[in-house]
Amino acid sequence: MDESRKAPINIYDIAEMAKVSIATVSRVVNGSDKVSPATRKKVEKIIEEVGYTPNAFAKGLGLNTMHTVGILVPSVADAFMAEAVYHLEQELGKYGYDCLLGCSGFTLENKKKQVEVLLSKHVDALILVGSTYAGRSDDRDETEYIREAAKKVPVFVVNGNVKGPNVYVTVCDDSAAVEAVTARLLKSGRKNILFLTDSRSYSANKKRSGYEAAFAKAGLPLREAMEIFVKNDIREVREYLNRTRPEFDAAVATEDVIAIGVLKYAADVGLRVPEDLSVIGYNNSRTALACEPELSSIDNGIRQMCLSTVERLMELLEENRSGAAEKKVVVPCVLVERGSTAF
Amino acid sequence: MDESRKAPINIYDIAEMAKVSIATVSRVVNGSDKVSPATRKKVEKIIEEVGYTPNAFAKGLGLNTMHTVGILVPSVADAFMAEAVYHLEQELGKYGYDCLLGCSGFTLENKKKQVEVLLSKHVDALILVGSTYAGRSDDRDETEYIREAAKKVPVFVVNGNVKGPNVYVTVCDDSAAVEAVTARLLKSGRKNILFLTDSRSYSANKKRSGYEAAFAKAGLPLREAMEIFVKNDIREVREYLNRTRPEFDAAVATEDVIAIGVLKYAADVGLRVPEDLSVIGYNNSRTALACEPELSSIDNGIRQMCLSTVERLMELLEENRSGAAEKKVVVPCVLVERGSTAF
DNA sequence: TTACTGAATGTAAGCGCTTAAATTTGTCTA
DNA sequence: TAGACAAATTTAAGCGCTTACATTCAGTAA
Repeated sequence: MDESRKAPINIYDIAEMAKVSIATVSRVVNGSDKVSPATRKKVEKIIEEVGYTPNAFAKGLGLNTMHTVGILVPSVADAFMAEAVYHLEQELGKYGYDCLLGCSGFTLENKKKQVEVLLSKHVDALILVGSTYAGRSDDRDETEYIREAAKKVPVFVVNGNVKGPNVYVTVCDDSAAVEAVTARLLKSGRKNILFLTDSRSYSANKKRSGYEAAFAKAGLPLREAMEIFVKNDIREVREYLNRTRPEFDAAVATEDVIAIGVLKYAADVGLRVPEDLSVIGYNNSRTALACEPELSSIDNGIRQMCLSTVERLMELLEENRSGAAEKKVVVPCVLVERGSTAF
Repeated sequence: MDESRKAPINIYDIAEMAKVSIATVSRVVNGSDKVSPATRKKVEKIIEEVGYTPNAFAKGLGLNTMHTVGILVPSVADAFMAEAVYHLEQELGKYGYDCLLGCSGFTLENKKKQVEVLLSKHVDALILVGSTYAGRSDDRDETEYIREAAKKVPVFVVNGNVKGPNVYVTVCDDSAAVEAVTARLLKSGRKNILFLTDSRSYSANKKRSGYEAAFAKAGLPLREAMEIFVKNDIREVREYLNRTRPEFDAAVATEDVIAIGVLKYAADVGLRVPEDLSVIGYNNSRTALACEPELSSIDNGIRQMCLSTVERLMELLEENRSGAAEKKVVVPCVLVERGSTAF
């Protein structure tokens, strides 16, 4: 029993021990109904005894699927993406699918490479998380490789924007959420609303467009230098603000961490939150509860995005009728109000 | 070109187009040196043109490896584990290995099941993250299934404690770190040091033993009710303390989030941090920078643990000499001092 | 009894790749 | 120019499984 490591038991071994054919063993393993109860029991007993596990490669070769989907994220160290991976894994597991995880980093080259890697493992589908997988407004189109991958397997993009055959997207209504929030701030008398962001990704652009729309609809002009680019880092934001000292009475950030940087700055210069300054973050991450005061944050519905993604993926894979799943689903974002805002 | 989805090109197709045998194609694909440059170029050109990707199943069947290692964590939604997964993925990628991710949840049953799943995919090795994969002191032995898995592939445990053939562990020196920190607190005059934890895991036990050792070595008695069990949740900790109002002038927590709960409580009751109260967290997560004041936290060297794990794993897999890798590696933990402590 | 069913089981042909062994080709020497 | 040797290439035997098709064998109806 100690040598079992060097004894790869296969279907022939089981067949021999049970004195049946490999076909019968295969049927037992796969739960076919064309096996008599007696035979089934006999075979199952032996499988149990010797601890036989079918070889996944051979199985995959025959069926050309391993019930595995590839998940690609820029980085699981990011809270938002970690949560996405978590939900995706949970959901896929319910359907008996496993996930091959790839962290691509943020460069196009690496993303392409990782897609190749996952495809070469014959995943049944690909899920790309994060808008960095989509095009950026200020760049050339960087989504071609995604369409290329979609020629081989269905590709699902979570919170990103890609169009093409066999490409399915799930996004949240960032724009509407930011617009609503900004409108509320304006209505409550805040006029100098800072918009802080760390990227020009698809998602960030949606957020900004919501921000601008609110001003437009209120008939107010956008103050210059209202949009500030910062790194997604509490300390950097804090330093930046301490250095530049912009005048503002509200801030909408595209990441919780950025918003917390604002909170830190407020403490530095004696601005009271929320009396003098309303601050709103994004993603409703756990960190939003750690700061003082607790951060109001827009929940982008990542869970719901993931659920929808997997659900549609299964429509495709299981029912095997491509075109069955909705190409694009939009889930709503909602503001979770906490201590950092007063409208 | 649009129909390529339904045209699985295989090695025979390439061989035919290039007018060579499949063996030659195989050699080209795998970079064997036994191919003339001319032939290689010719074959590569065709592969490039038609976009051929070898079938991973077939390859796996032949080689019985897919250069994939299974990573099991209770939950990637947890910051600590997400970071572990991140580092593991990065490192494994450098060696050309990919990871199959499984989130097992926290029940023994699920963990067993997930191990089965990963094994059935014929991963080359298994990495279990988190001490919940190890035994608990107050429970029956829950590690048998790990040894069982180790009969099939090498198992690496990160931050957990399992003994057995073919099982390799990487831990951090929690005990020493907590002891050092507690000793410093005692030396600086703090006498009522609370120890807050959310579990009795292997790791939590190590931390507590360090805490107790510091008292012992200082010749001080452990106050009763000094060890408090709470949930790993800011609000719960805060509520708990507000309800019970223990008297203390320092707190050592086994998770940053717990420590932040203490910080919140301190603000509630007007305790000044760090003047009246020193607070120390664990894991040095990003959230430690979000709270006010910033949280001093013990960095458990997760990155280093992951690096060591992968390095040893590769010694085993690549050089194919089992027994070559160190069975147990201990990496040091260091306190990262921030605003929540004054010694 | 015979022919006919249908359920249970077995047979054997792949699936696409790797690789040891066999064969062909090419080069060089005597 | 044959012979010897090395390099390049092909042949063919698996790897472990699925599954269409073939076979066996009760039980049933005529």
